[in-house]
Amino acid sequence: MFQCVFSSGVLQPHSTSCLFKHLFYHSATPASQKQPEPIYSKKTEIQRQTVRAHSVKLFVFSALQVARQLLLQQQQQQQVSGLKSPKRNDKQPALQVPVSVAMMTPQVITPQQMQQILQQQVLSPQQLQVLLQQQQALMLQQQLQEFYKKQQEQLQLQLLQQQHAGKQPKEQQQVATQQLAFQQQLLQMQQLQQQHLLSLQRQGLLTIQPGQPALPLQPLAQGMIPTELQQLWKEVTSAHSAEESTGSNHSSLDLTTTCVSSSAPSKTSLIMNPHASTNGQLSVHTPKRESLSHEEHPHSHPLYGHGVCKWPGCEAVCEDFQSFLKHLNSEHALDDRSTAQCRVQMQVVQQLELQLAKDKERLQAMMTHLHVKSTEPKAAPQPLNLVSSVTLSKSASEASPQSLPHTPTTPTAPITPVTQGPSVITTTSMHTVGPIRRRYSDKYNVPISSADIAQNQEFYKNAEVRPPFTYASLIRQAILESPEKQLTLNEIYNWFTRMFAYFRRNAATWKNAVRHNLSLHKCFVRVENVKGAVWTVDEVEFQKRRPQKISGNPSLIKNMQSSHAYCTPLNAALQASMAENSIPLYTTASMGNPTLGNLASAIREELNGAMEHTNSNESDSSPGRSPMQAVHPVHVKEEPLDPEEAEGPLSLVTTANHSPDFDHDRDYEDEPVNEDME
DNA sequence: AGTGCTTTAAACAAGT
DNA sequence: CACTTGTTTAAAGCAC
Repeated sequence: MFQCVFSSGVLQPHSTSCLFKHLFYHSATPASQKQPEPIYSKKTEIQRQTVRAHSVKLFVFSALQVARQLLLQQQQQQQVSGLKSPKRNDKQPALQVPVSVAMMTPQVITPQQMQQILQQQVLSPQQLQVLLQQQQALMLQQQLQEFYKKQQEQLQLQLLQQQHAGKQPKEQQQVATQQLAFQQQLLQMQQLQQQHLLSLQRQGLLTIQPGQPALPLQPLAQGMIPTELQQLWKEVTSAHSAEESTGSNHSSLDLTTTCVSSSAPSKTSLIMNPHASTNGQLSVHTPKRESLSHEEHPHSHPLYGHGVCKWPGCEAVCEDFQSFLKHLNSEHALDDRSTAQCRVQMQVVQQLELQLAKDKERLQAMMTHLHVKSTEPKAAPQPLNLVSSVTLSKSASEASPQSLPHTPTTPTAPITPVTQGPSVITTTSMHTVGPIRRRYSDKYNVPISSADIAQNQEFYKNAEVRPPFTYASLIRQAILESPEKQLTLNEIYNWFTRMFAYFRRNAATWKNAVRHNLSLHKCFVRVENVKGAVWTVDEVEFQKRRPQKISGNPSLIKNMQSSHAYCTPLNAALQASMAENSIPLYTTASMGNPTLGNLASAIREELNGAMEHTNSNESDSSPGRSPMQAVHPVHVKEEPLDPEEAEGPLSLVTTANHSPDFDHDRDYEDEPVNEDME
């Protein structure tokens, strides 16, 4: 049912990190547009990093856009007096807070370019992390600049109010001086904010998660239609906008902004310039638009509700709106205290913004997960199939137009139900894939962990992206996933096509490669069976292959090894957590959800502890074990992945700790391979 | 530079 | 005869 593109000119470019793959999941180009042999073509590092930087930017941008609504609401609480001022001045340009030009001129590339680079292999997690942080900081600062602009305008309006109150022309100069001082104050606030951001970055708090959590944002930006975005947005923001009368207005507008920005290189310019004429909806963020919205509701004010002033820390009772305005102008005029409170509020907004972005990622990850399941034709027999009740966008399936051709002619169509125990999730079935293709990863020192694959299994199932694993690793994985640790050649074929959309093409090529690998590698042992021959894996031989060099950050090595192919017996949850843990800098653990970091640490400890007991735990309890295991027992030895750096307990070797959860693979093993795609 | 790994291609044989 | 399965050789690219 799947096709492979291993050979000839239709070679699908190799995937880069899973994060980026998911970013462009929905924009996968058809095979006809694939560029010839990009896998081995060496692009300059500069080009790679440049484009990936923008991929990250797009990613971060999506999160920030999602957070905008909350930010706006918080802003409105800070717009104390300016909004109601009957007089608006036109002298604002003179008072503009200068912003860094460098921050506002990010490079721009096309989505095609981004995808092209994405399909190249790879940036090390360290590099990705640096880029992520850089780009996130960039986007955050852009948001901040926009925010400060508004804040500045509002404060200017405050000034004008005061200026208007004391009308003596003689005081004009004094007010001007005051404005200058206030401008300086704004600058100072901006600097404080940026310092805060940098501080957060240094602490690793302003990072985002790789892998699965990161994926969802791309569909948000590219794969969903505006209505879906709106619906999603409403769900997310409904709690926050309950008391916001203008919430729906902002909602739709922000969503529009998101869509525009996600699909056009000009997104940054739009963001940087809220007054941009290219999209009038962006003007929602201008003071004019906001003031209009309030004029439509003359007695609604973000700082006034239920007869109480909602200025932070105030709660003064105001019998009516007029008294509230009076109170506002008297008690919350422009002074040091109000400025400080405003500053604090901005901090709050910042935190909420980040938290929202994070929660948004999580939500999208959940939605993406459920959605992919829903579009997976094979989902029915899978356990824990939650999709039946969840209907989301169809963007995921569109990533692979020729996805998973059904095989109605198959007499043994997927009927076998999951037989043993409650399953985790399908990601478990990929957690021991094996070494990745070094040529794409060693260059950047840190290979893509099998946990990455696990998290992106659905991605590979639907997107025609070549998995970054060798044939040998994949064959081994297929065999080990089988209940009896043995597969016929045809079953191996089916596993390939089932698990990877990439192998829906050029079956002759990759099947030949599979056969070649089976014969070539001593780790694959052919065993005569009653009904023919099956292939098994000799783990000792498999481990004898030249170990993969894992260099770079020593702190990553342990985790990399833990999540690496040689460390099979981890459950899916652990694997998924390891993905985060493998690249700790990616996590947002401390940002409003400290339990994540603790969880990661706990998992790490648990993993290490499990490792230490592995030698005595070699005999797994797989119920589906076959007599073949006696012929080819599972081997456990202490051969490090990397003799130079591997540590004893961590170097445990794959065991046949095969989870019964994998049994659903058997559902399709008798399925004939549909190769009509060739 | 040598070596090993991997991929791809191809030829060939044996069995179905 | 066509197809599948399995083996083997060769070449090329890449990484160590």
